[in-house]
Order: sequence, then C-alpha cells, then structure tokens
Amino acid sequence: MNKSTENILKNSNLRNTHGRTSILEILTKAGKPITQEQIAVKLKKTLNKTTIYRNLESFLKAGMVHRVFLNQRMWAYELSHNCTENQCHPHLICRKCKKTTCITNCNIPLFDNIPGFKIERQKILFEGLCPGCQ
Amino acid sequence: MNKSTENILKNSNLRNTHGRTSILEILTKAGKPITQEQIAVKLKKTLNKTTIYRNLESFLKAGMVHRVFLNQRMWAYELSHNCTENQCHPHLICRKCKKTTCITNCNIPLFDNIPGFKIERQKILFEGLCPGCQ
DNA sequence: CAACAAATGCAACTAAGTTGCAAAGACAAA
DNA sequence: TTTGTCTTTGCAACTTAGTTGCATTTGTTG
Repeated sequence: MNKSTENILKNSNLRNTHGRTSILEILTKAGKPITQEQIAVKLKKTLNKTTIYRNLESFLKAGMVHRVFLNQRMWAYELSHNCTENQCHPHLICRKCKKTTCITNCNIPLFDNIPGFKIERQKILFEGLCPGCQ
Repeated sequence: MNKSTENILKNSNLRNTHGRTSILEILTKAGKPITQEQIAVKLKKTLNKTTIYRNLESFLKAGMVHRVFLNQRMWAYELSHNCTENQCHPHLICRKCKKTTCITNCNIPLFDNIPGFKIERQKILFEGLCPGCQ
C-alpha cells in the first residue's frame, strides 16, 4: 500500500479502506479522465458501483479529484494534481475516436475580469482531433 | 407565423410544423439556454417530450441551436445566433442560484494553436457568481 | 478489545433521454 | 383539390448513469 495515498486520505478525514486505495491507484495509473464503469472493470467488478460512486464523490469533495462531462450522460474522473484552484487544464474530445485527452502543455489565462460577473473557476473543453487521429 | 422562422426551416430541409415554430418561438423569447422540460411547460405540455427532443436534435444538426450541459444530467438549448462556427460565447453557472447565464460581453480568443492537437471548437464554462447574486 | 462511526453491498429506485410503431400531418405533383 | 409519399408526431415501453435506504461489515480511537 502506498504511504502517500494513505496520508492523503488521512488528511481529508477519509478512512483508509481497500476500496479507496485501489480506486486512487487506478486513477493514478490512468493519468486521464475515466468513468465509474472503467474503474469497475479494472477492478474486475470486485467493488460495487455504489461504493465507487460514493468514494469518487468524497474524493471530489476533498478536492483530490475532479470530473469532466463525457459525451451524452457520463462523467469521467481524474486526479486533480495538474489543476490550480481556479482552473483545471483543458480537455479535448476527439471528433474521430471520441476519447477525452488532457491538454497540459498550453498556457491559457484565467478570464476573471468579466464585467458584472465574479469568475471563480473556468473549464475549457475543446473539440477537434487528437494527435493520433490526424 | 414568423416568416423568417419559416425560411430558416425551409433552408434546413425541415418541414414547417406547429411544433417546430412554437419551439423556436420559445427559444427566441428565452434568449438563454433552457431545457426540454422548461420548453414543455411553456407549451403547457401540448407537445410530447419525444417530439421536443427530436426537434431540438434536428435544430442541433442544422446548426440553428446549440446546447450546454447543466448540473447533473440535463442539457439546456439555446439559439446559436451569438456563436461563431468555432466558438460559442462562454456560460456561467452561478454557485448561488444555480442558473446558467450567457456571457456575451467578453472577447476571448480561440486557442487553436496547441501543439499536437487540431482544435476545431472551444467551449468555456465559468463557475462563480452572476450579477444578481453578488 | 469494545464501542462507535464510517464504509460497503445489495436491491430497488429515479429520471433524462431514446426507440419502435402506428396514426396524423406537410407538401409537391398532377 | 386530390393523391401519394415521406416526414413528423404521440404514446408507451425501454435504457442506463447515477442515487437512496437499509442491513451488514470494517476501520479507528480510547
């Protein structure tokens, strides 16, 4: 079991359970947004979907994870170490392969000076072609 | 019946039905993204939800309308006259009142020069406070 | 170890959106 | 105006991502 994972959980007042550590492990390995269903499959369905959803939600609340909206009605989750408080890196949904990619090699400012609004966070979604599909 | 609406439908090879014109009327009046359910209520449930969904989809295909993702699992639709081919205006979901507002008085560039990716369209979603909630 | 709170699994539920099909309606040609 | 064809509509049944209630199990602290 990973020591730092254990500490992360402790710091967020979350109990150190097998379910949580294995979900975090999978999110770490994935390195990109994945869905509840994908997590369940990688765990060979040894963890109940309710449990996965509930754990992902507690990770969300603790800020360890964020989620992006996929296609029609699914969320994909990923670790949030590449995100600042106000802005997560942009994502691209590829028109061809439909996969979601994280775009971390760009430098997009925070548009927080829009008259009349108080902008606290911004999410950017690109549509187009990923490197593999051009 | 609005003559321009009629022409818009004709140009998109869509038949001029009562359902379609009344949905377009409501979207025009709304001037912001609204959901299927909201449309149905404004029509006093005289139009079946299947019909509304199917018409919204044909509007989407024709480019007359675009949609933004709302809260948990709902889409909101709005007329796309304020959008360019590559970018729609940003939207803000207010942390307090949960309403979605269109932000049209800002000038955000298209980030289409990201190495490795072919960006065709960008969608920006802000979270924060709307003018009424500050 | 005991006691309590939190996490888990299961089954049933919710609800936004979809599908199949028969009936009604739009529209172009005659 | 009528006819014929293709599109649109309504209805009911369905799909499925995500949620809820509850009984059981597990982690943690003293």
